[in-house]
Amino acid sequence: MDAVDAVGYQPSQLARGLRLDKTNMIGMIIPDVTNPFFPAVVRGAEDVAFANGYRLILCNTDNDHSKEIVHLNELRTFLPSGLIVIPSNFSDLTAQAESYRKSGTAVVCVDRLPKGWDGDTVTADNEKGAYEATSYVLRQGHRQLAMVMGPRHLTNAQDRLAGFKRALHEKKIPIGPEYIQEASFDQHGGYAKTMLLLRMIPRPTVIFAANDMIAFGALLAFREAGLHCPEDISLIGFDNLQFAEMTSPPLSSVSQPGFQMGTSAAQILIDRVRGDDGPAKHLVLETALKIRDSVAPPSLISAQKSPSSRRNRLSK
Amino acid sequence: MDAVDAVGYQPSQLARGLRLDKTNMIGMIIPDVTNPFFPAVVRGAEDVAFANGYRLILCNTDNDHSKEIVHLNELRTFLPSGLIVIPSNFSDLTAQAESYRKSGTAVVCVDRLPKGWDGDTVTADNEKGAYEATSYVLRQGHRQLAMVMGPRHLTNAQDRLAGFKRALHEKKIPIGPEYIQEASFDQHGGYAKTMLLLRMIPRPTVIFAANDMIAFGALLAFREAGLHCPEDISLIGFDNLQFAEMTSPPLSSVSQPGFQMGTSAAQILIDRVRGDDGPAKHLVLETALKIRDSVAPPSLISAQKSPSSRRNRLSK
DNA sequence: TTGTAGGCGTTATCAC
DNA sequence: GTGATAACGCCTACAA
Repeated sequence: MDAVDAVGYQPSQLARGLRLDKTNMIGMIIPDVTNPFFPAVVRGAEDVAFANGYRLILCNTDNDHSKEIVHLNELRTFLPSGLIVIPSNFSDLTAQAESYRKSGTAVVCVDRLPKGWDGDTVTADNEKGAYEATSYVLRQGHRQLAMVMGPRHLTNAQDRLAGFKRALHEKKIPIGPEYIQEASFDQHGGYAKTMLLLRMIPRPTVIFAANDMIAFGALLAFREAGLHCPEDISLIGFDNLQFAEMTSPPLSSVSQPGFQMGTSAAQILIDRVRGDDGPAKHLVLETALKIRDSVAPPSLISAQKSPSSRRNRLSK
Repeated sequence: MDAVDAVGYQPSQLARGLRLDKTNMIGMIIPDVTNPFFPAVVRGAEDVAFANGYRLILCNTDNDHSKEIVHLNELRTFLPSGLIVIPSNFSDLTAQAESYRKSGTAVVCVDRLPKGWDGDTVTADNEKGAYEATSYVLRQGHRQLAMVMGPRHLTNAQDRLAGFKRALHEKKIPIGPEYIQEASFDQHGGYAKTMLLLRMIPRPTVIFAANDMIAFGALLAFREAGLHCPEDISLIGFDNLQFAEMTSPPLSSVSQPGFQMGTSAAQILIDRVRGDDGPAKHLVLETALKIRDSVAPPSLISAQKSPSSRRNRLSK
């Protein structure tokens, strides 16, 4: 052992993996690190992976399921201990994971679920989070709501829509289908669909954005339309990104524990690798409504009608 | 070959690496994916790595050089083709890389340089970027400047400070040392040091934040102090993060090509792996000043003195 | 308890 | 050119 230290010997993970039919690597497949929600998940996963001697191979799919398949196939040749994946749109993960599991590689799905998935999952309670946000907005007195929802085929988008509808239904508030617009989970989608909503009559008094990037786009649209938030129109988001408190006004948003989603996923994965072969786990993490300044009672609109026009120096 | 297709055979990267003394993996060591500048670099690197058949192992150091050493040592056991590293504070990379290169593993340094580094580098032209931002601010008529610089021992922070000073020197504008405050590259540091600067007499008419996170913190400090930007005080940042246009007011900032830093680093690395053994490369990428609404001529301060107090409804 | 041979999947080399 | 074989570093199983 002294000699080991003296020489600085470290076992080759390569040879080790070859012999054991399994490496200490974990494949992490996500849509895009550049999208501000995902880095937290990655970081969470890396932290517990690292603490347990595992390393992360990072793969971006751009939500393209064919790119996802390529990664899934390539990763196999590294004999990873497991895979943590945030599935792409129309993901084929369910089929692929079958063969992975057969070879003893654990797979856990995070944030959204591919069709037919029956393995381990870690998600946020999207339905409840959206329900609470919507209920809050209703308590503020809003009756003319609108939602810019995410891509219709993503389960997290579906769940947020469901929560939104449940809150409305509970209070027997009707909503026309044209007040629910579908957008990609980004600023551009939020901007475009908000522009549409702003032209509707009656104009919604509040917009629920299915994530914060959409909300940021909505804010841009408000500016361009010369509307002041929250005096003229209210807005609420989902994700509670670090930047939600930096916008003008600071954005009220449903907080989602991205970091913890990463740590939990990695923990479940590592438990599996160590022999846990119980039934599929479905961890659902709590969301929390972060109230800031982007929602005001609609009654204020008339009360503040004059002040709201006081300042239209909008950028650009 | 038909049989290969039929069976879906894929060579084991593990066995391949063992035999060839080199895998198709690239170790990417960064401070923290969660810090909004780095994901772009990671993504750029992943894109060209992937296109060339390489995979990325992602490691976060939290700017802790001892954690960096651990990663550096562990990565060795994977026989990676190369390393792309954004060095931590007080990085020991120079010494470590020596032994890596001896075993034929290329190492390229990105964004900032460790002490004594003489290998390949990819950086932004921090000095020039800062010089241009400062010159712009001076052209707007500011004479009482302040800077919240980054950590004094990081080369990119040093270079930005140098550019700032050069512009001042050129116009023979004096500046007291107390108007240059050192902060960590994050929101909290920016907030605290801006608070300090706001109490100085005379109060600076503009603050140059060494990166956008610091600038966001400064914006928070402005709010809390009841100051309106840019009417009461101007602000300029560095990085041009995606969110710079979402703040209130939209932040003027020096744009830095993070994505391209990643692609270039990966490209240089791959060239090395493929046999390029020319002298060390030092790629310096151009910055660009993005002018938005956070800088106004200081003369407006008196002109708008009354309107500036019109609205102090500050969040929180 | 301590020591050793075999094989994981490649590729490079050497013999034919 | 074609085809067999050794070796990369490790772990396990089995022998002493």
